This record gives sequence, structure tokens and C-alpha cells, in this order.
Amino acid sequence: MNRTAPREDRRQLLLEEAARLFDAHGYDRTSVRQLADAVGLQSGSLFHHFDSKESILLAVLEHTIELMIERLAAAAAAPGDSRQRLEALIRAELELLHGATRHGVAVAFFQWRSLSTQSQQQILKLRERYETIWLEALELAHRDGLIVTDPFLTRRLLTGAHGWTIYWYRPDGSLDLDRLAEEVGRLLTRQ
Amino acid sequence: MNRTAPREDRRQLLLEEAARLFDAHGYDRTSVRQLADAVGLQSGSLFHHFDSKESILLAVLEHTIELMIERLAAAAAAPGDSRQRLEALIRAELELLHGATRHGVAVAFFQWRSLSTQSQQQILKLRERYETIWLEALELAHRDGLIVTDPFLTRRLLTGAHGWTIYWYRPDGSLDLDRLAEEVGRLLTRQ
DNA sequence: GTCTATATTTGGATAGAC
DNA sequence: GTCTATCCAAATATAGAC
Repeated sequence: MNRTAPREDRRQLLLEEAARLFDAHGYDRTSVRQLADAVGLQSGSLFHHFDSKESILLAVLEHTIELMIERLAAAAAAPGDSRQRLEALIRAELELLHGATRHGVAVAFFQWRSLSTQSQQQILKLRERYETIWLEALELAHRDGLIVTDPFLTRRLLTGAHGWTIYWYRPDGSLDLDRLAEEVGRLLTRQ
Repeated sequence: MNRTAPREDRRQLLLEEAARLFDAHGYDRTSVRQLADAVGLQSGSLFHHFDSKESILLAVLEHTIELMIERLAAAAAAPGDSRQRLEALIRAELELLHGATRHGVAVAFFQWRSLSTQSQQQILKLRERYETIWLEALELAHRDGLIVTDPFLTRRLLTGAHGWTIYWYRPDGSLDLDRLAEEVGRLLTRQ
């Protein structure tokens, strides 16, 4: 059975706890001692697994964005016309932002500035694969007359609108995620 | 002549430089030594003007949000129908984000999490006055059938879309600010 | 009101035993 | 692979002279 090896378990656990802490307090205000505590290690022991604190953030981001690409690609691959595809992507991104993956995704949206310039470039390259999926769907929607603003511009505005939901949207409130996705879709496409 | 006193000049200069540095590097990665350097002081001398590093961030935010309220209120007070008012507010917010006020406004959007919980509450109260102006305009637009999504939801999505422009929009590029504002307006209102 | 000097804490990271 | 112990740098903030 495809059971993860203990070695990978430990690393995976650390990445999850790191995502949670970086999301809750910000990368800069999270100490390596807090990270170590969260996985039941002494701070020095962390450096057996990672070269530096920054490399932990980098690993969180890489892992998270790979996952984002996977989920978004799956949503884009579902059958349907351009409207249905666009709705699927909106729904997928909101699920990434508010489902089980939320901590890592929040970090991906709002903590990348704590990386060195070099690491930022590296992450940007990864992120481009994610954005390409979006752009293809938006260009299709544009050709079909579903959206009238430029796809590139539309995506950038949408990125901000979606990312910001982290700061106000609670899926257990009166507006459920399906409904939010629907409203975003209405706003984006012909009303 | 209403000339600012030297005492106020110094404080004002520090707030401007602090906004610039906090915007460029983030509050947490800006040291008091850098702040002091930027205004030609030794680090210890800063504490004659401010109680703590956090109180500098708080002062930047208070000053900036007061200014945001002022500008937004002015835009809202201009004559015109609900569509024109909405367009004026969009334009005003984008000017705040990309004009001379941009550093402070960027800090207001993305650095508030570095404040203590108490200070965050304080800033939130101030910010509510800003948001009230938006909500009134959006409710008007909603009554006139200009927008169909809930005004409150619309504002939250718009906040994110606008704030995120910090990370990609450059007013000296091919898309000027008037044009961007126009596109945002198109997206928001009936297309 | 600014300086110099420094107290004090905390942070990331390393060394070497086990 | 983890622990203990600790190094070292950097940070915020303070004290007291000028």
C-alpha cells in the first residue's frame, strides 16, 4: 500500500505546521523555536532537515504551488463549455483558499515577499504554470464573449479579489463557498 | 501663512520615510536603525519622538487612513449620478494606491498584521469610516441597478482587486490609471 | 533634541555528544 | 536524527552626557 515513509512524514508534518504558523503570525514573526516546538523538536534539530529558515518557507511555497497547479488543472480538465470551465476554476481557487489547504495557500499569496529575490524568481516561475491555466480559460471565455475585459487584466483583478477573501471570508458563515463562487462568477461575466 | 513648524516637519519626514521603507521591505524587515538613517538620526534619537517601533507603524497608518478618508470623501462629494460617483471612488482609490500617497497606502493594505491586536482594533475603527463612504456609494449603485451583487460583498472583492494592483500595476506602463479605473468600472457594473 | 554607549533580548545557526 | 549547549549577529530600547 502506498504508505509514506517516516522520513517523508516528518518533513511533511513540518511543512504543514510551518504553513499554519506562517499563516497565523507571518513568516518574519515566526521563530525557528516555534517551528521546532510545533513538531516536538529542539530548534537545532530543524537544521538537520533544512539548511535555513528561509528554505522552510521556500519548501512550503513549492509544495503548496505544486498542489495548487494540480487542483486547478483538474478543475480545468472537467468537461463543459467555457462558462462552466471558468466557474470550475473560480470554485477551485476558493476551495484552495478556504479548504484544508488554506494555510499553505494563504502563505503563497501573502508571504512570498519574505523570500530573497532569487527565491522569489524561482517561485514566480512555478506560479506561472498556475497562471497559464487561468489565462487559457479566460481567453476562451473572452473569445466566447463571456467576459469583455482583457483576460490578463481580469486575472490580476481576480487574483487580488480572491486572495483578499482570506481576511474576511469564513466558510462556516452565512455565505457558503458555492454561493461565493457563484457571485464572483456573476461579477466577472455578463450580468 | 500656515507654515508647518519644524517640530512637525521632522515627524512628518519620519512618517514619510517610514512609509517608504515599510512598503519596500516590510515592517518586520525594517530596523529602527534604517529608519533613523533615512532621516539622518542615530537610532536612539528616534525614541525621543516615538515610544516604540510599533508606534511608528501605528502613526503611519493613522496618518495614511485619515488622508484616505479625506480623498475618498472629496471624490464622493463631487456632483453626479450614482455611476459617476462610483467611478470617482474607483479612480480615487487607485490614485491613492499609485500616486504620491502610494507608500503609506500600500502599508495600510498589507502591513497592518504586524500591529498588536489592540492597535489593529484601533486602526479598524478608523478604516470603517473609509469603508462607510464606499458602502453608501455601492448601495446607491445597487438601488439604481448599476451593480447586481451585494454591495458589501462587492466592496470586499473590490478591496482585494485594488490592493493587489500594488504588486503588478505600474502607472508609467501601457495602461494608464484612467484606463485601469475605467476597466474596473466596466467589470463592476453592467457590461 | 541629538549623540554615544550600552543594556537586554531574541533570533538564526552551529558543534559535538549520544 | 535528535539533543544540549552555545555562538554570534542583530534587534529594540534605555541612560546619561552635551
